[in-house]
Amino acid sequence: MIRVRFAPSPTGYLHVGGARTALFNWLYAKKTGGVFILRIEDTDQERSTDAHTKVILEGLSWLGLPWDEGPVFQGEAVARHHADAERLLADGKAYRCFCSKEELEAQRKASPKGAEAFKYDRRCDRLPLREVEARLARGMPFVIRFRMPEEDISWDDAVHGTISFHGRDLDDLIILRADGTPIYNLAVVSDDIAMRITHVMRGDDHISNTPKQIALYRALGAPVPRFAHLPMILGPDGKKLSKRHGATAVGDYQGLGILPAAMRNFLALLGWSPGEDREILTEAELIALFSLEGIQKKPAVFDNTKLEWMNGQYLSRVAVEELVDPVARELDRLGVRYPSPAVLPPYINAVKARSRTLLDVARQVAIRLERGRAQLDEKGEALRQKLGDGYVRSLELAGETLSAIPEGDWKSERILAALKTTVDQQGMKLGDLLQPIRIALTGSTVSEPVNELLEVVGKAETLARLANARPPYGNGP
RNA sequence: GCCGCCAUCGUCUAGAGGCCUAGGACGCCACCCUUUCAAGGUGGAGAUCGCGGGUUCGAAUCCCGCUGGCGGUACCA
Repeated sequence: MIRVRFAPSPTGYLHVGGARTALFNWLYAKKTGGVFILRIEDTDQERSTDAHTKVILEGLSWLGLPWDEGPVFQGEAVARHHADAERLLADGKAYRCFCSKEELEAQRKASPKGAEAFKYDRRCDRLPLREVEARLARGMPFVIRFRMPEEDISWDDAVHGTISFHGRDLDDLIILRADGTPIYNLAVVSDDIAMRITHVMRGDDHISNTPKQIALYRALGAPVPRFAHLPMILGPDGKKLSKRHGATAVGDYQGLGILPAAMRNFLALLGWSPGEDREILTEAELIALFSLEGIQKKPAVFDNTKLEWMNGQYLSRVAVEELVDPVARELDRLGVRYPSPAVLPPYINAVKARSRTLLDVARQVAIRLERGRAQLDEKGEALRQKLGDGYVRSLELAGETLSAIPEGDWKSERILAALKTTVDQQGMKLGDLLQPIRIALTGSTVSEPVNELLEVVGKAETLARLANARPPYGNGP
């Protein structure tokens, strides 16, 4: 039985890199009929917070990555971490180190090869037993260090192939702090053994931890799991994705109006490819096609534009009903008033195919719902300027034409017919009349067909906006 | 510095010796569709496959070297 885990530390929000790691683990578990476990690595008490844990859990839920076991908190297993360290000590595979942080710092500075190349010289490992006992009796604080084996360590990484390190390059790592709490590398190994994890899928940045952990597995007499090191996700500048690149937390994308399914699809394609030229994949397809072999070695740049394109694809395919609640939430956030969510579907239908995010949808729905004059966007303003007097004339013409339509006949076909008639009489092109109406009503050069727009907005409001859009706002004196 | 990882259009990628005068997608441009805008369709620009050596009849694909980028080098995770 394959058992995988996602093990974030609650020292920050759930970032897209972490989300991608979670997704791959989840996909692999689903694919193989295995178990996906969530473990919160909170051994760094200084930086871990419950608030972060909550955000991570919510992020995974939003993304649609339910875990089969957990969340288990690493902090609750310190007794076992401690016991494992003691066992290593008893087996002579680890030793007590009495060097304080300050002494270590001094040793580092005094290192002939420079602080950068410093490697602990094992001086405490050479302490006579009598001296160790004396220090213990005095209550001198100590950490437990793992004695790193000298031999080379290598493993067959599922994405990189064989990776090997020389044991002699590795330092004797501290596994238990002076206060008795475990250090990451011990805690991870101890937990992965206890949880019977078979496959460890995590970021590339852990490659250099892997030989240390393998040494720990061996010392603890446990089978070594299979490792798969996933490539990093980079910002547009080629540097590791971080806050300064803007939105990087999963919650940010939720706030931007990205659909979970689109996010999941996009993330799946960052560093993995199904091998054919497939892009839009359902959850079932993702699971069916997923494989460790398809994972990329090189890091990937996170492209917001493509994410938005993909979200647009999902938006135009998804049923309106599924959009009502999310759009209602966005409208509430924007402070837009509407009678009830039940009135929303026609508005959403009118704009969803033209939108890239839920926020776009909400904004456009808002324009159709709200009374008054629309704020022109950049393109709308540019067009109005270009049209000059023609803009005002068109709006007047439109106003006259439309006011002649009886309230009961206010249907898109009837509206179009009336508009066409006017255009023919005036010898204009239809676009000359429609585009001004569009920007007067929506402020934008992009909308559903104008006649449909008018039907949705309603006769009274249409006429009001047409009137509102005329001078004194014109560019004349 | 030392250790390790990586290297195909601007970006995401296909490619596991001949199918590659390198394919798809995003973005960009043009055209078509459309009463207008998106969406959609068609086409275009865009990669001397980081560089240099090998191996081979033949290399983006295998080997070596170089360069560049990234990661690690904590009583952080």
